[in-house]
Amino acid sequence: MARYDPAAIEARWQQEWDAAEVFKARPDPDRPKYYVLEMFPYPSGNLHMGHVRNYAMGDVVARYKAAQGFNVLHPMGWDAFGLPAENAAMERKIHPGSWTYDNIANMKAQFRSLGLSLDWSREFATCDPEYYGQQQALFLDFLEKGLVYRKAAVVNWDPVDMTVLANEQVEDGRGWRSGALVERRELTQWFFRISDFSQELLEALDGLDRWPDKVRTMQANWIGQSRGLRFGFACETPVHGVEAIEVFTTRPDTLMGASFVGLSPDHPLAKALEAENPAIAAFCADCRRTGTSEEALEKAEKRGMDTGLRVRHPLDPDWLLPVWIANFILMDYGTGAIFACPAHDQRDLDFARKYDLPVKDVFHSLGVERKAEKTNSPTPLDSPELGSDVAFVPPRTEKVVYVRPVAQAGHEMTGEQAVENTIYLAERQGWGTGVMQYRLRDWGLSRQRYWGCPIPVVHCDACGVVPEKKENLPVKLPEDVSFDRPGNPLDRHHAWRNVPCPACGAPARRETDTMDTFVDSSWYYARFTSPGAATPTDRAEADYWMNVDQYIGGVEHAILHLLYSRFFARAMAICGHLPDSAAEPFDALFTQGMVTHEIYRSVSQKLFAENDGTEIQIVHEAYHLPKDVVFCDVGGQREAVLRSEMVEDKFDPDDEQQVKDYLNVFGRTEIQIIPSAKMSKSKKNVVDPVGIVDRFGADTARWFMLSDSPPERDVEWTDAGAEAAHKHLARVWRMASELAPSLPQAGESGAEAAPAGVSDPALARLAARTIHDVTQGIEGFAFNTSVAKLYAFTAAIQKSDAPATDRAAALRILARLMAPMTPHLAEEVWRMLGGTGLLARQPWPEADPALLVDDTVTLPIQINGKRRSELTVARDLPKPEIEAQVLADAAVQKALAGGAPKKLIVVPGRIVNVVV
RNA sequence: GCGGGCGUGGUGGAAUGGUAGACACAUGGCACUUAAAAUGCCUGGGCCGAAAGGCCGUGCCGGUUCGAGUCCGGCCGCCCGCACCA
Repeated sequence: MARYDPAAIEARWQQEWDAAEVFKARPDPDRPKYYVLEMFPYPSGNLHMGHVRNYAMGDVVARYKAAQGFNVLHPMGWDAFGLPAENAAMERKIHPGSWTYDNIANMKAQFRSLGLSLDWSREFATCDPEYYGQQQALFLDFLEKGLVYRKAAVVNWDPVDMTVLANEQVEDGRGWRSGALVERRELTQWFFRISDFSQELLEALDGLDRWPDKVRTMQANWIGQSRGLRFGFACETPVHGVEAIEVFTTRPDTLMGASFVGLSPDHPLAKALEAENPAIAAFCADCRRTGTSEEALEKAEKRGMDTGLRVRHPLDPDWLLPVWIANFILMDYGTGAIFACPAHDQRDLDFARKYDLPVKDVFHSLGVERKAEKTNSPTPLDSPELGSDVAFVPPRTEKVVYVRPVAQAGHEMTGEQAVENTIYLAERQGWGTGVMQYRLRDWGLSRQRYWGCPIPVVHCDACGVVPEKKENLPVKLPEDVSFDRPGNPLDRHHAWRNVPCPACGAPARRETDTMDTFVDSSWYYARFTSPGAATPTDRAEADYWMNVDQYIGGVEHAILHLLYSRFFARAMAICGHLPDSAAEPFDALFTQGMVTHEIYRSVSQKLFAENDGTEIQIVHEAYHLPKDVVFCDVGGQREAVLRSEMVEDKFDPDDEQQVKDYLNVFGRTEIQIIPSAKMSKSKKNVVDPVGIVDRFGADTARWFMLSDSPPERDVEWTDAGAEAAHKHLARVWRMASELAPSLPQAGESGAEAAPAGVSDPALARLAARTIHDVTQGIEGFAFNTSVAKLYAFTAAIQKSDAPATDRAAALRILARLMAPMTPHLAEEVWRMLGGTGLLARQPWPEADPALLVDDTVTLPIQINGKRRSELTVARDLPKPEIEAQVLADAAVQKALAGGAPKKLIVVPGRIVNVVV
């Protein structure tokens, strides 16, 4: 008897699809287009399960939309620039380019085995000169439109390796290779003017109604619009020509509770003071030893130093406030200077307590104020001013009593109102301006690295910064570089670096910085519409294919990648490379969860006595590959044993009984099973898709990745689950192959064999219901529920005693519904059961609406909210008649005990609740 | 630290504010088989009960509602992001 043989089936159908060019996308004005895009992968060398899940989901959408008659564009490429290639080059002495292209070849072969409906003719890698050359053209266009500029910015500097470090290369303030303390260093770098678009990027989020709310919220918070007041604290005596310190505050209403003025260590005034005061210089230098990441700054211990300067309160010239430099004040936000009101800001309060600075309440809560009146106490007992270490920070919409207001005393109002009043007052009195401030900073794109897109400008002593001529693009990366010395190889490659100035022809130097890899991924979706164009895009193609109708990827890209792409689409539209209608490039977004796997960890602790007699403890953690472990149930508890240990003790790990015996003899093992952990090589819990495809076939891997867990949530890879998926697919195949011989052969009784519908009433109803539910599941990105319905349908077909032709018709519907998920098996079943042509070209089945409605409904009857009985009635029975029947129900009668119900709630078609 | 999300049986999960646990895994039982594999069928939250049935139950505490896994407030735990990882 033949068996389900995925290896043969999958290879055959992949060839047929290729030969027929089923997935090649061509513009067709007569058909609606649909552009499905999954975030392209970094070519690390191997596909992992996260990829399989991501691309399986995209493939469901692509194949489903194609079946619905859309002209589908479903491309794939490689996000191929970046640090790992340079790390590999350093470690293995190979060129980043050859490492990358080898990885791409490897991964592409793995991709192809999955049978995804991709148009490979559009493939490109961002490290292809054809791609990054067009990116350089974009850069020059942006430069011309004023969307790029240069300014100084800080980087992490490793003083030993003499190189700039990425944030991830900084561990606890030290360089990951050298271990040296990292310093902050200022360099002149290129920036995109994304902050000019802050308001627009924020407002346009409202229109992205097919994006997850969480992503829109995260982006809105990231852009961080806040209304506040900008004003100056006049210096008691001007220092270094500075007459006043400009601050920005979102809480001007707390001005009368001001305690001190704080400066960022990177503030110009702080720098000026540094030059003359060694103590300040030492303090600032110390602050600069933290990494540049916001996280590092926020987590660092809050520290400050009094500069000795004094400034005047804007509303009371006699009130002098001290000026401090504090490490938690960011130069990038607002003016790099703040005033602190400790009573109503926890961080300020902590700081004030630490350095013994004054704390004055500005407002109290209504309740506390009233309680204070009652107890005859002048101020509430538990306020920061009276010593509490908890700042009073009510929601801005809550009414409070102002005890130190900027304008009138004792007013009850919300923080919001008070802020607006203060801004109004400040503007009228001329000491401050109300402004809209954004947290979003300009996007620094310069990277001091080799493996990235060269920034196409030349530095000339006479002409300054000169853009490279477009006809000279691409500015290609030189091939002959080495990574045996620290620093950027482009810097020391004189032949590449020394070029004539494009403007005057005098000897000049190329820019040696390359672009952030986020630039590469900010417009690849546009390039896919015309990957061979001699300009960044071909407008006719872009106009036809844009926007991306469905974008799919991980939540980890919720902010940066997606925000940068939104900026790029706008910038490209300004330069004419995209239509204005593509300013929001992704109509719908879906963020899928991770694939996780158990970790098997053993921890051994050993005590050693050193020579001098002191004992030290060594804790040794080891992780074990799934294949090195066997499992056994011990009293309902799943236990893991190392195979090697069993073998050592002369037990056979492949014999279930011996595993039990072993556990009985040796008791519990040291191996901990940690579930649902993110896959990582160091934890040895990575499942290799190649092995799974070899063992079970691509359809099984795809089916399992789509079943069980909701797509937006993490899914745990388990062998048992994969085996179950495989068993199910084998069952479908077996049902089809057993049924096939009993069907009239094509040509025998006409070509009628295939199209015949399901005539068995029960099976026909279920088929219609399944079509409806599976379609709903796919539309709503609930593939796991679609899969559940398909399981149920399969079981029903198997149990059905309807004639073979009916069951075959039902199976053909099953195949069509499974086609987006398990395309190879679906084609095979379709062909076995007399389907004509490629299933990949068949339209999506439609449910007969008449079969979807039932004549009767069963209503659960609740008594006081608990289900006690049920009632089956005609679907459209009027409410009064339902009520009558409910009251006649035995359980209801019993509960009422002769009385009348307090309330009777009838939700037609849903439920009945009797309140007694 | 800040921002966002998630939390339901032994496990993954299902459930427009309306019968909590669909579907699947694991477990246990049965059938087929010389045996095994494969396959099929049944069971499947906890407690009490012979059963009928009852009580409890969606991380914890409280609230809104005829009715809360779902909505609101407060906690706890885990995950993601924090601008030079991609």
